[in-house]
Amino acid sequence: MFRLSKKSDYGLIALKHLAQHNEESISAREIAARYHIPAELLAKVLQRLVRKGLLASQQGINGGYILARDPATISIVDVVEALEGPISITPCERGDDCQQLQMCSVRDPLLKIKAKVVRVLGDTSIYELATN
Amino acid sequence: MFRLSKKSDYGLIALKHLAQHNEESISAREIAARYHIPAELLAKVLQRLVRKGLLASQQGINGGYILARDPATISIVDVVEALEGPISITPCERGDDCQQLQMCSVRDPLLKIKAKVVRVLGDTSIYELATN
DNA sequence: ATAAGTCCGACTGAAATGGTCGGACTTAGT
DNA sequence: ACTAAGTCCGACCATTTCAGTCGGACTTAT
Repeated sequence: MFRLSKKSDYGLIALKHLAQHNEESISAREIAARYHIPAELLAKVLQRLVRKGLLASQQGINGGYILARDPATISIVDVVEALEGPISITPCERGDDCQQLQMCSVRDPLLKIKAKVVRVLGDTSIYELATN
Repeated sequence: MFRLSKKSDYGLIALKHLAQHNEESISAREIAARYHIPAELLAKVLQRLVRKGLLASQQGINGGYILARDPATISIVDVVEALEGPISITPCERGDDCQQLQMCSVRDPLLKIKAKVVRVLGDTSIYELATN
């Protein structure tokens, strides 16, 4: 519950590492070895971050990944949403019509709470992760 | 991601309903019908809340559930933790030794964020849910 | 031109969740 | 005191989601 998936975990680790070694291209294999992460899985995570515009990839023999934006402008929410889709507190939010909507008596309060949580996650950037 | 399970959702709905109809015993079946929730599933949720001391159950022909504590003293965190165990942001927290601990470069920052999230969830009580 | 090394998308296995079923208990009425 | 209705309660099964794996396509330095 409320546990972020390993995909997000791995993504944050990689982004932090890239932020600390900025301006140089680092391969997925290298990061994976450094943190004992399955290489192919990390590659899949990173390629998804590329598609979402957070990373840039360089193919070829000395290729790798590099940050596409200033780490100070990348928040944890950005990473999580890129890897797992929009974050939703309530099950109802996902297009399901909520099984007769079950009167949704708790929907509105939970949406407010979600907003607060998102704000908390948005307050921390990759830059802060890398320097603190 | 960050989605609370239906168990928690149902639990919150039921507690809110019980808080709004305080001092009277209400059966799981009745609440389930009111909000279109599978009756047996809701019963399982409620019985778990009983075991955790949030509700009191009354068996017999006119039995049902009733709040065991002042709704103002029950926060959303209490409900969620009662139904899904301690909330953990990082996968590492759960006793697993984190696969060589993967240097856990993001562990500490995430723990701080978790604390903030818990505070947000703890700020809202069932009483507020029922009155607002 | 070749080959090493990388990124990339699709497939498989495992865990957690949602949901269901039958049993045990308690209580009101006769 | 007995009966029967109605409730709580714990164990079981199906489904979805997630973690992880494998093979292919591309790019680049030699």
